[in-house]
Amino acid sequence: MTYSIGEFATIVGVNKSALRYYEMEGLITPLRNENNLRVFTDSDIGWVQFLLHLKASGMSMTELKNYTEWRAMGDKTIPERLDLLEQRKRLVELEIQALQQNLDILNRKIVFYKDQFEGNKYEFVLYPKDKEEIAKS
Amino acid sequence: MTYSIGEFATIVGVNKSALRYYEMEGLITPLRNENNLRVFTDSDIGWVQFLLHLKASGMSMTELKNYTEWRAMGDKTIPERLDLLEQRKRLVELEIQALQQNLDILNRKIVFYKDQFEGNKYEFVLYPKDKEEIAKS
DNA sequence: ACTTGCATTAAAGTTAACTTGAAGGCCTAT
DNA sequence: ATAGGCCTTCAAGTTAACTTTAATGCAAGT
Repeated sequence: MTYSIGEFATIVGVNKSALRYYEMEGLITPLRNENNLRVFTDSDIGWVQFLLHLKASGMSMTELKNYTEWRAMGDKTIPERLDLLEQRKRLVELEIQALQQNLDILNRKIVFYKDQFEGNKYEFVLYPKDKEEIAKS
Repeated sequence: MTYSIGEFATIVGVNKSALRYYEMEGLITPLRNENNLRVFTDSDIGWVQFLLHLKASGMSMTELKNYTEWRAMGDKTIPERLDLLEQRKRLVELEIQALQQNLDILNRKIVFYKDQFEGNKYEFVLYPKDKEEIAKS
């Protein structure tokens, strides 16, 4: 099965212009048909999806380019690719930790504000300003 | 205790120019001394550090500005601040989840490459290309 | 033949959040 | 009094990763 750039863009969820940009940067190398239109294949889907995961894990365009070049050079560059992946793994682990700490701080502030709100409500219930209201109730 | 912009920048770990930018955006309102120099106080430290946590949790300048304005308006805006914090909390939780999934994918690829590397080593040991080597050994 | 809808390239524009640069002022030590 | 080191404002520059625009072309349907 093959796909036009528009079809492929829909499948992988990436803007057509972004795909052209990725080609320009060497991340993908779609074939061309007799009219010079890009032709994408099923195996491109897997590759782009993997690239998107690397990207979502924080890799820069430069790193993605390196990885792609190494991949094109064959198995002898597996150590380089492993290094890059392991480095990224460590960075993602650190980022997750940092986010969790920030989440803690958000939670503490949320609890603080809620306590304050509950405190207000409670005070309102126990000590309404107009004491006549209590007498009437 | 009070601090010049340079001292304060060192304390909170933020570029002086960024602090000026934050003031321009209304996130901080340092006093000025008789020579028009900014004067920061200890309470500014806590506030900026909190802002930095919000920022590190992914809040945009616009959101930080909203939060800051609400804070300046007093307790009646606590619900708005709570909404913003809880929304951010949900987003951070989602981002942590996404990062963990990407970490899984990194790990799978790392294992895959390592297996391949081990596989090569193993094959080399078991089936050296030159069978004469075995005879000699 | 003409419109519609897809594609092409190359170049310029966008965005956020700063950062840098230029031109200058005030204070202190030599 | 001059040099160094801090500060000031305002404007312009930076960066990555696209996105948009302009000018064009091919091909299928009416």
